[in-house]
Amino acid sequence: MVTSSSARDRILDTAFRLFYARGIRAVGVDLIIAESGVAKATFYKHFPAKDELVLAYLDKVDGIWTGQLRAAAEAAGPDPADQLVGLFDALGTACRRDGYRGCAFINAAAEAAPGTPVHERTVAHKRAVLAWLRDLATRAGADDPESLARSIALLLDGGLADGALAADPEAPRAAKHAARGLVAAAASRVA
Amino acid sequence: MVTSSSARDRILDTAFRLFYARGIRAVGVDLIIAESGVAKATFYKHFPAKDELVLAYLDKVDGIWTGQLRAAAEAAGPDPADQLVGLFDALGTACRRDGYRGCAFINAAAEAAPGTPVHERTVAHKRAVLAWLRDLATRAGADDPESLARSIALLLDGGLADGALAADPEAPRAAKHAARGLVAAAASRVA
DNA sequence: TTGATCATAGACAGACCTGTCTGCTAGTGT
DNA sequence: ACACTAGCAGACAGGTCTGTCTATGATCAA
Repeated sequence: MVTSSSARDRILDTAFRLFYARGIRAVGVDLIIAESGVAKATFYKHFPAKDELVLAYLDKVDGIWTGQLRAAAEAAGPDPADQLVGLFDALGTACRRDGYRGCAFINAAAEAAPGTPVHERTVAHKRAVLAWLRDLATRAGADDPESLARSIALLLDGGLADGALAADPEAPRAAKHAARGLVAAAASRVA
Repeated sequence: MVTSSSARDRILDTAFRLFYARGIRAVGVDLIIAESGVAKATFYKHFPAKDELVLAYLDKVDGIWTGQLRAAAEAAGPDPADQLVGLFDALGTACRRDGYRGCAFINAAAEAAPGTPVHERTVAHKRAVLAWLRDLATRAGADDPESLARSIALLLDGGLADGALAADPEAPRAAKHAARGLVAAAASRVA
């Protein structure tokens, strides 16, 4: 099974690029098939329906984005309070990347009807991120970890959304700055 | 010209409802025509292309949402600092509304390619809101009005995005709480 | 050699999309 | 009475969408 996974990977890589750049509905399977150099039958063998490719796409994005988020957090040092601030460096890096078009999950949710598997997948992602933030806030010794985690999540998602609109290139820095203030306030109440 | 505006209004009202509920690409002009009880020729007379209807839809949303935002701010009293916090009540009200599906502009931007009139329209909206927040922050006597305005905008857009994902029903309250903290911090530096 | 498996190439069906066009009806101002 | 305007009804063209199908070539194991 050497070449068998190759076709699947080519499809998924192409879908990743096109879905993110143009939107899910705007990209037809025909285009993905053409750009990935794969036969139609092969496509439908690996992904019996377009929606399953969309789910695989979201899984891929989840893995990448979560990894960047954790890496940025850990780069800030061992202190969970520092990590809650440092993770915003991942936002800054993402926004500066060429062709940045915001959060793939927020975008996918905008196109999918509530209740559909695709929409549920985006909800699951946001919940997982929030759980991670809650853990960090708890270990940071925040007075109200739940509230702090939610606030950080709001700043993060706001930064992702605003970056997509390109309305404010300074958004990531403002988000990090605000996060620092919130973390300090939550910690000072304890100290 | 009594009935003449009626057809146009019916089209726009139907589009407003359907575009927001299902997404712009997911709604075809045929459906809008059928649900608004209008002839196809009449539709294309008022809106020569679908994109023009989309722009009219965004204008309508802009008027409504901006109005709600300002009303919520003014309900908090005459102090600009209070208004910066009070405006989040509009977010709470919106999120509780049945069929809430997030910010129409963020959703529209997710479907439109950057550079298109529709995308530009969303950017203009966010810029207008940011300018309003900047004015409020300045009049509130904040140390760094630009930074405070951006932070408030991030919390607002984050709340809109998260509410759409329905991942966190408490998001509006958390956003208001965080905003109160940021406003207090920015003001205390002056006092 | 032969059969199984995986790939490619592309025709095809059936639905839906935007936008144009032709007829027809009804009210309105002159 | 007559022209004008606004609207309704729906056929039509040309394109795109998802998904199925047939036919063919390449690889590899028995």
